[in-house]
Amino acid sequence: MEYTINKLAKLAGVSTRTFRYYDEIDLLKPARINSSGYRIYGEKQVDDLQQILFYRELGLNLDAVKEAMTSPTYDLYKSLEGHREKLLAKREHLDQLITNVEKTIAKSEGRITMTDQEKFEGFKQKMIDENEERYGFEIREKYGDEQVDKSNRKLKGMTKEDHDRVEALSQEILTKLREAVDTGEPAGPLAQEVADLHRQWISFYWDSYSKEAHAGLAQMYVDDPRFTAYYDKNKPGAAVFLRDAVLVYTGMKK
Amino acid sequence: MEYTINKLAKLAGVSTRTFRYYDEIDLLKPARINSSGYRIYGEKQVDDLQQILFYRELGLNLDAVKEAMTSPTYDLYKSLEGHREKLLAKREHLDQLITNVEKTIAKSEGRITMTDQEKFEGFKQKMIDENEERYGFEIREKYGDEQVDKSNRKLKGMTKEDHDRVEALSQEILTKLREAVDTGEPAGPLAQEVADLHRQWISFYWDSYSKEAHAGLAQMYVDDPRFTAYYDKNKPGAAVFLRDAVLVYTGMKK
DNA sequence: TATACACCTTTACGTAGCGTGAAGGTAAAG
DNA sequence: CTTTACCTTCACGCTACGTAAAGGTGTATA
Repeated sequence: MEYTINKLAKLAGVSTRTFRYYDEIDLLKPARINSSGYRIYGEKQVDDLQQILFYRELGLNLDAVKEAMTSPTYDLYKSLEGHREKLLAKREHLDQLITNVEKTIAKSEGRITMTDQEKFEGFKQKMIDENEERYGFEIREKYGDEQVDKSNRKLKGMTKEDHDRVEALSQEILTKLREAVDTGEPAGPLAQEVADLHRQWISFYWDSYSKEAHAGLAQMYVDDPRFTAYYDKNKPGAAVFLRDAVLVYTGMKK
Repeated sequence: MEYTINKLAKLAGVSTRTFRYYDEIDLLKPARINSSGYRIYGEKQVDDLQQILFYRELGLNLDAVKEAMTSPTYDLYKSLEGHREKLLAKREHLDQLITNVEKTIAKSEGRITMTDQEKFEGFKQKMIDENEERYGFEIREKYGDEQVDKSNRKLKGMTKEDHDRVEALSQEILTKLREAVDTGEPAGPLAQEVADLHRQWISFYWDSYSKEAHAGLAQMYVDDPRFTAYYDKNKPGAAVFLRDAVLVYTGMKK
């Protein structure tokens, strides 16, 4: 497939000026120039552009991109694997930022307090990137432990009363879910009540609630067939229904 | 708490030049200037800086940030809610990009083909942002359906053989997990074998495997006490052990 | 008390990655 | 034959700082 500058620009979501600039700095040359002096791009250029955009998304300057792609040791596969890793790291930063903003909302409502350090969690991307080679191991070690601690903390501190309350919630969820499935409306009041009960229930086990994690757990109910079976045994279609109700409840859908 | 320029810079992960520039353009003025002409920042400035960084992260230019924050209708709470929404949208874009790079890897291995359109999925942030108000509803509607389809697709297409294979895998996981827990080493060969079996098992239900989702599911086994119970009934501590083994297997830990 | 050293200041020039005209040639449709 | 939608090069402008240069300040130590 061949593209004129505008067609490719629209396909890739960049400006035509960008292509002229990339041509100028010898980053991405057109496949050929037609008789009227128009730039014509081909399949190779499409793939190269995709690579460039990946690199750019990850914050490399164009000189570095050029160097990476023209290097004699350039390996497309390894490059793509690198992109994947970096993108995943970026998502972790984003998740931190989301946690940060949610904490800040809670703080603005007077529900919690935040240290000045906490206020900037997730913003220090550069410093993390720079120190990643030096301290990467320790950071991950620490992060990993933190996760482990977080998961186990709540369970240990539960009183008998808490335990009873949790049991009651479980039962209530199951019975109300049966009814709710029959309404067929995950966005309906009964389904939303179930979703809220479910939130209360997991709040006993998580030390910090987030809508994303809640939605994620609900999705897992559908992704793991044993869990689907657990809910569907109670009522066919209940797992998917609960997932949808939670998605609505957390604002992740519709 | 009061900060000199360098202290705050280190706390927030930005340069001192940035503060001088923000002072210059009247975006963020220090609380006061001390007798030696030093810039001194206070609590209010810390909070304002956090807001500025949120806006900046979301791609606004500093003029727009200034306008937003000095507007007479400025509402911190609404602003924060807006940040949250935008950050979540950003994460969706990132997820698309991750899907894209994973597809591209598959393509580079000759396992699939990609249309030129698919090659740029996730890059078109601007266009999406611009059209978000107009087409937001339809996009989310479509996205939601896609998710639903994705979760159900595989289950329907399973043959008898597949079903038997899945059952066998389940059993193998449980028995090998019992043994593995006794070794006490989530990074050991037996535990890693279990993690790999678990990957095979979920691959029957997911139409695209990702390490993150795998790790996420394992984490959910610990987060949801009923699931913890399911594995721990087989062998105490099995859920946490499996989670740790999968974290190592997926490279998310250590 | 000197001096080293880590801070802070202002002034000023540099730059990456385009955006945005201006001035003009070309292709395809009506 | 004209309109409209493309395409070209040339060139200046802009944002958000980075990076010296030249010099004042605070304080711990020789």
